[in-house]
Amino acid sequence: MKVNRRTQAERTAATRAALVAAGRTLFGNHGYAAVGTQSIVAEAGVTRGALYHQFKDKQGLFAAVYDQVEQDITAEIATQVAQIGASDPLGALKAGSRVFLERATDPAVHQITLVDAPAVLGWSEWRARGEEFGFALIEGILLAAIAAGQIADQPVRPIAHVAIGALDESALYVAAAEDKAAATEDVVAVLNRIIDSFAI
Amino acid sequence: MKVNRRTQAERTAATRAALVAAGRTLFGNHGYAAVGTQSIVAEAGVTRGALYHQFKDKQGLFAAVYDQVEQDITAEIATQVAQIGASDPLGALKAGSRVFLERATDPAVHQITLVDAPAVLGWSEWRARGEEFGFALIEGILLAAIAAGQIADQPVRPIAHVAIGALDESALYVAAAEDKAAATEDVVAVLNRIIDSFAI
DNA sequence: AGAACTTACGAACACTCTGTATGAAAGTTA
DNA sequence: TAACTTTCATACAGAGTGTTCGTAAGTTCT
Repeated sequence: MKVNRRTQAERTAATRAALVAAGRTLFGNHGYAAVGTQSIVAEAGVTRGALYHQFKDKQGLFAAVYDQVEQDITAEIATQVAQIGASDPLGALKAGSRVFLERATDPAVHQITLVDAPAVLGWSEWRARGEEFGFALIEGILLAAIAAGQIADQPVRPIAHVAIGALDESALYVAAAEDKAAATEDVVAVLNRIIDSFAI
Repeated sequence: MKVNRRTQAERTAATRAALVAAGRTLFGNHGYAAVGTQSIVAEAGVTRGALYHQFKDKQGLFAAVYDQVEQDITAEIATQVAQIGASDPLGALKAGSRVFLERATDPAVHQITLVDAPAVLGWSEWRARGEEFGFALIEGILLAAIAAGQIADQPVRPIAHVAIGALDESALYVAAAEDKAAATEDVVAVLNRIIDSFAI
């Protein structure tokens, strides 16, 4: 028989996935502070007991949601970047920036990763987690650009931080604009110009 | 006689000032969410009744704190910028950036204006309030640079947004670094290079 | 397979915190 | 001095987080 016999790993995976998915939509649409744990578990179809068993607290769930969102958009950008390849790292940086801007137009994405995450996780924790995602991507591209002789050999961390800051703010600017297409072109022009300024 | 006779305006000004000062230190040191209204009124030497009479809610107090902090650092930067004057707007932009980085090293400043404000006020409200402060400053400098023929005639809003983003993130990067002086020099080098790239 | 054990979950409780309501005190106006 | 408004203090109601404790589901050992 064993009609509904699921292994423990399957159970945990299912409930965690349901909770993360629910948190993603709710946090993304209303912001972290405006969403109660009750709404989350209702959306996920579980109880608060399950939530607090799987995650330390509300912040823990948010961290999991954040990781998932970052994972998604970073993977998407990475594939775009990979198509251009190591032949033209700065070109890949431009292309990746555009993809990021387009993806970050999604309210859920920028509300979670750009607005709430720094306040909820704390800035340093936010950046520490970002290390493995967009940060690693940009630093990798910069190093490739150095190796390819496109930019001068120099420390990439400060540049990466400035770049991330410019990109994040640009994304929010585009997301808030009425004419998103025009806003995208405006900031892409500025960003490309800055990128070009680093070329040897 | 009239030992302690204060006018109504004086009373409101005093309690509001006390509340804003208390909120500034507490929000700045522990973050918005970690500070209860009870702690604030205790620090300010008033009761919660006074708080909720003077401000709509906790967010209202935070908004007042935010405005005050922005007011302070913007004024400081503006005087620095004014010393260089309209003769060299791009030079003034560089100088202003450095002052901003140094001031934003103060944990209270960046916790309030950069980490909590977007999440508490919402991004668009945050930016709307920022319009009259740092934003107006940068746009004014850019317009002056155009007038002085230092940069090409172009829309300044997208540039200002990218610049603000780069500056904000740079400030947080410096604030989190162990060797703040070295980190400052690193990002200043990057920022100055970017600024120069806009020169005609 | 059955017993002992561990993991996942459900329901109820305790606590904290925000915002409001109501009344008193201080100040203003006539 | 009296009527009125503003400022503040206290008490209360409601919402929400995290914990506790019991139960069910799954795993391991013999």
